Amino acid sequence: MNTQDWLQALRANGYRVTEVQEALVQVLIQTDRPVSVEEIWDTARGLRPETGRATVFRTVEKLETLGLLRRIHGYHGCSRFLPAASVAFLLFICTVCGRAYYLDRAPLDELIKDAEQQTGHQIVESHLQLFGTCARCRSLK
Amino acid sequence: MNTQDWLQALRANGYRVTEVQEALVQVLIQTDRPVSVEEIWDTARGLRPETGRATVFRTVEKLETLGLLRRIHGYHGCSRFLPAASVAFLLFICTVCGRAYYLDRAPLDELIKDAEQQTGHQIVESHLQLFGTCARCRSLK
DNA sequence: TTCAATGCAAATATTTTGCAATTCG
DNA sequence: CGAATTGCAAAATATTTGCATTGAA
Repeated sequence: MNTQDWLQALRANGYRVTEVQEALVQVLIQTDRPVSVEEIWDTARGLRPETGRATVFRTVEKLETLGLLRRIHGYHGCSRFLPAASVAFLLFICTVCGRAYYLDRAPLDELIKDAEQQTGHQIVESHLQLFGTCARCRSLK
Repeated sequence: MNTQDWLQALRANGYRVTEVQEALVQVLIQTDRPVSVEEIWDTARGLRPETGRATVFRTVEKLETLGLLRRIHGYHGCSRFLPAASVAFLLFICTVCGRAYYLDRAPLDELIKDAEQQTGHQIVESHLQLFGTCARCRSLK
């Protein structure tokens, strides 16, 4: 997934690709830690000073709806975002350095399937986040 | 876990057990759906009209810290709460009726242990929520 | 040329805080 | 009694919205 893919996805869903959105996508696509609207706004204004705060909110919402951005819960509140990885899903966030790691989603799918069978519930959506110290930070200690 | 256990836990942690908190605990302990501060406040004022909104925020925070209450993410925002079940952990919420179900946490612990081994990260905290249609709502369709 | 998207400011939540009055231990 | 807790109101945050203007298709 790169900038062009995201812009393409916007077009494909009937949105116009504007200058601001391009700047915002550039900012978002390459972050490896959860970023807040305020941070996104700050960085974006480096690329394009006239960018408005409300536009960041509106764009982030769009991208979240399209499944390109993912909202992170329980890490400095619930208003930070990460690019969504489609294959990998299970998410680990290091509370020391803030880096996000995507893990294999197969074990989670397995767990969900089992839970469905045992309970009779139909599971449509899942949200898993793991927190701790990443391998890198552990070795630096 | 009942009202007395919660009040006991408050005492044990150096808090005073006041009239408001007692009312709030009563409200919280028996809900089977995620409740918002506003809802808690409304219900609590039924029991005790002079209850203030800020006290609800403060009490909820205390109870969350003590691990008695759990914040639910991604269901009508991120500001609803449920009593935390200590043994069961994995959480399923029905998006039709709003009921919360606690599932066996063993499979999640297993998944976490595997992930730790495969990645070298140390996982300290986990957050899993599942959404969908519960068995009861499926049968009513 | 048209209408979606923007920027700004104002309007809305939402949550936190200061403080005098209250109440638990 | 003394300190923690409360209720209220005000303050601080966070997010959404209205609207005139801009700009992508």
